[in-house]
Amino acid sequence: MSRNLKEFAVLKDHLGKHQLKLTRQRERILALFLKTEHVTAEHMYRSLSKRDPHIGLATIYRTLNLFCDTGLAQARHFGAQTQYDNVSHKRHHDHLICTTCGKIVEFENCEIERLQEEVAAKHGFVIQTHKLELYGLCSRCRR
Amino acid sequence: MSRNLKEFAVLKDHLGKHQLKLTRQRERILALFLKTEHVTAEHMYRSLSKRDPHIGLATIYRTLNLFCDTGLAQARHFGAQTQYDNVSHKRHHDHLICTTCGKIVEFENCEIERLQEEVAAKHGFVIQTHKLELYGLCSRCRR
DNA sequence: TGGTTTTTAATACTCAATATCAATTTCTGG
DNA sequence: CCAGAAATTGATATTGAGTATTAAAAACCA
Repeated sequence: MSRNLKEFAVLKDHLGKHQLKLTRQRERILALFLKTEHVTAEHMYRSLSKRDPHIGLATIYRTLNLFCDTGLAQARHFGAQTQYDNVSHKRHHDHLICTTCGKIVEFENCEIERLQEEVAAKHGFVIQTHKLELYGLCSRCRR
Repeated sequence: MSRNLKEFAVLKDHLGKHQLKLTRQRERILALFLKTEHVTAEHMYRSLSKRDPHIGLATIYRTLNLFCDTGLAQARHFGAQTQYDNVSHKRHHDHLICTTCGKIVEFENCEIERLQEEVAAKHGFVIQTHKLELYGLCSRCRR
């Protein structure tokens, strides 16, 4: 808890600037959110319900969306569900995926990320996140 | 229509190999699909309904998913909706996607593709295809 | 052409996410 | 510190994208 002073400050700052109030629920949801890398609202609801049986699912959704506004969270849509990523935990990695055996290799490449920023800037965009997946054959499956 | 013989052949080939049938609906949906770069099922439903008032929305969904199986289409989840991309139209096109308004800008960057090959080679992979999506705010939504 | 199999269209249904709203909590300024 | 205005919550209804169901229609094949 004491380690996340920065994130709480970010939240309070945002609340102050938008005539929003600091509530017990918002504090608890943030505390739990900061312990994870990515969650769904449902998953969070199940966790919080154990300690706080009267917490409302709508509150979770509202609050996670609030975190997105503050920049603490980032929403990603996977199939039917929405994942909320903890931005402070984030160390983005991309994926190499073998189309035959399904093997997945994670990688990072600063040069590619720099070029992405360049492309985005050229079109007037500011990047929040990205997804890069390379599909192909791994050395074993190529034989 | 006559220009898309190749795509119709791909569909027929797939149907033949999977004991599926060539129907008027599948032909019409493919014909319209090939004219677009990306489309949602709802959008397609509205277009097709004008000429064919009895077309079913479920048929659109089923058929677009069928196109994904054949490789003619590629599904992409954005917000609550699913976008179906016309693979034949996008020759190695990547996407910039505005997370607020949904605007999509296509781009190509040879330098990024070259680096992708480099990364793949380093891990013993040979790339067949890739998916690169940059999510962020377009100039209008940033204000 | 007839008979078998697949597909369609209409609609019911699922499920994630949002809207509604009375009751409750937070905060402000006196 | 307290009263009242404003925001928030929780419970639930609602929305909306996408899927399942099924009787009727269309496609295919011998």
